[in-house]
Amino acid sequence: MYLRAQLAESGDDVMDLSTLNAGQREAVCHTEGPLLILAGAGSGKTRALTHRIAYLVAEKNVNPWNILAITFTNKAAGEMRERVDQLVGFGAGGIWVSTFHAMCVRILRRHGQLLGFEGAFSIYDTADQRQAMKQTLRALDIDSQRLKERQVLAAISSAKDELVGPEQMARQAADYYGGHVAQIYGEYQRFLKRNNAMDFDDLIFQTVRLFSKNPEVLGEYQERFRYILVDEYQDTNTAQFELVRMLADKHKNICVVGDDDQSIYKFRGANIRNILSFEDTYPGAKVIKLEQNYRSTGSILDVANAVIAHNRSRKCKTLWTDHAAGAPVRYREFPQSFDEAEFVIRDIAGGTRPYKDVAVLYRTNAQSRLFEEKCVAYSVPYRLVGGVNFYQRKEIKDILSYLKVIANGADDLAVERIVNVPRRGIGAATLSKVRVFSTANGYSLYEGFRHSANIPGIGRAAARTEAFASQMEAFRAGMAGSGFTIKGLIEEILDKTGYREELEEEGDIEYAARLENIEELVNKAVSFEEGGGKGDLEGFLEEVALVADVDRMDDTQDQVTLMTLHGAKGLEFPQVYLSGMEEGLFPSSQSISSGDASDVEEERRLCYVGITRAMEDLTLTGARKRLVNGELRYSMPSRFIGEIPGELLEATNGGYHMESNNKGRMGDAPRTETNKPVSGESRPSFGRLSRVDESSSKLPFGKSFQIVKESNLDYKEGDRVSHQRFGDGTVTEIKDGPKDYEVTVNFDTHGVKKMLASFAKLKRA
DNA sequence: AGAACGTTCATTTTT
DNA sequence: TGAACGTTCT
Repeated sequence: MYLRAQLAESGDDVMDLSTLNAGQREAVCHTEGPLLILAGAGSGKTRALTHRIAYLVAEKNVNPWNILAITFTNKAAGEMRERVDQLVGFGAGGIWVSTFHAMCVRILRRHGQLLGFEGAFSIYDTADQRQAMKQTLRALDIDSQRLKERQVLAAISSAKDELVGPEQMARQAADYYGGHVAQIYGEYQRFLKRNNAMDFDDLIFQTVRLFSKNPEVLGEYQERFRYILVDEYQDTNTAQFELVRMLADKHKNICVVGDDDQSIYKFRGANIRNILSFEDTYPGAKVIKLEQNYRSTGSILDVANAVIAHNRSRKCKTLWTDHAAGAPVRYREFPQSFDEAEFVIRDIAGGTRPYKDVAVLYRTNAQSRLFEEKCVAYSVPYRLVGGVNFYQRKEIKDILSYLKVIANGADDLAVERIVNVPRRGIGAATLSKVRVFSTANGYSLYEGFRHSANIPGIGRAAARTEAFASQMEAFRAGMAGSGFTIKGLIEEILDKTGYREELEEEGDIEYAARLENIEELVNKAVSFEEGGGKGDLEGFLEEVALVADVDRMDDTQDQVTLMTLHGAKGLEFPQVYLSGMEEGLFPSSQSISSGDASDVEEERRLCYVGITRAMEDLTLTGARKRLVNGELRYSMPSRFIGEIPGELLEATNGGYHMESNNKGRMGDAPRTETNKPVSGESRPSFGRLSRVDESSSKLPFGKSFQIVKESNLDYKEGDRVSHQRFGDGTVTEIKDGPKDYEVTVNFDTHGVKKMLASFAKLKRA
């Protein structure tokens, strides 16, 4: 086979495995039958996985077409794809490297009609789900309280994760409430079906249903996927577990990689038992442990091992390294969260590392604020990961709704969203008439609009509803017929509907930002089409629906990374600050009071994940007081601190001292120079305050946008600045707005203007 | 239709 | 504390 020949050229006839350690090599060569690779943090599992794939192709003559590799994130899939391509060379394209969800969509697009879905079904995100639920509750005449809506959706989501359908839920319902939820669940599913839509959980659930009901379809995929690899197996939920089991049932060449100690998504339905009982599910399974860590120093690993050792339910595993001990792990306590942030950011600012080598991790997003403020105060550039998804922005959802309507006319939610955006004089009254008419005739809303001339009492609004329908028809025709590109289609929508015009007229402060976001969407479409998906609207929508926002980090800029512990999984940084080490925050009070010891264990795993992100320097910090939900909360140091033997921590004095084994009693020791608050006037002036949603055209196709804020301008309030259109002026205010920093400038010739820092492009005059 | 006010509610969130 | 939503008022 040519692949083999190609590899052979690089040396002898046997693939070079000398760069692997014994465990990795074993994992690569044990190709037949079930295999569990327990891969500790930083133990080179991706290396093992990619080499295994290459080995299958090059040494075992396995057709790439017969290999399936499943990951959870696009980022992981992308990395694996890249490395496999490098190792395997030509032919690697035949290997399916995909996320669970993307794989399921691909299967469902082909066979969805067996379940009563059309190929172009819409994929509903959380916001869409809420809308759908709202309407479902309304239809059932249940008054929808926000809480209830979310609760019901959560119940449905876990049911789907557990492969429980509405009927089964009804059967199992223990009480009136449960039966009620089951009823709503059924109605919600009918709503989705009518809209030819699936939510995220459905993608997996429906694929399993498809396979159960159609053994011949399953058989086709079983035959094809002779070798299956699953990454992050500890994070699989029941539905994913079952899906994998089905696919692997014939050949049983199933290799899963995971680390039970890094299972941190139980709240999303992940079932740690899937990995713990792998050997029961697959009798005769081979188990390989990868325990050598290549990432961290000895000190950091000691701390990680000490903490995780306190968990009861785990596969015994101890990471080791031949790296030197390195710098001791530091622990610092502060009187207030304010001081903690101050210390961390000053420590970073005064350090010698490039900012991009540093990460500040925290348990909850709310904690990010203080760090942001301090970054601004000390002019430390930072990137905040998390927050609002690019695709949830109003203007993006609007445009995508147009595309959805064009691709899938049954999607009533999308129609409702755009029918009067921009304003077409189709208000609530008209819409409701069309809705009643559509329901009565078994039409989708969109079809209702197309026949709206027949609606009694619609009066003069008919002209508008018909105009809307024919405009949509025109878009469709353009798309179906003469090969509009997606970019062309979006431009067409912006122009012909007057969307762009309305944006311009509103002239609001966010106008430029919105337009810029739409630009990004267009860029996204262009790169999608360059990737070969020309005019494939469904493909594009799918791409967009399945992308999360923490997918890819732009690490080209020199910025400190701020993110949650969850967000940090799978990443590594030379220097890490693990903040908020306080009882009640981390571990969270919910996990402590739930009465389920496994909840605290999950928090402990999260702590372990955080610690093992660090390569060289690790600092743990905590505060005695902090503002939580508007009230001041006092807390003890996290029990995780107490679980680290005192001699492993360098706790000299960030104001307190640690008494070993005394859960770090907080004393009133004097504060040292390093965490002394800076007085008002010595505080550096606001540096540049731009908060940019960085994203980008530069990112490879399939990668997502990322929420980023930056800070490195050079003007502050009172400064003279110049704008390329408005000329010179004086900055009167700099305010932290919802999207970006808002700068108010009093221009000499153009009066007072409020503008977004990132788009104003102001220069110091 | 949109501003202005009031109410409620708060972990984590790979898709 | 503050955001995100719903309601009411203009």
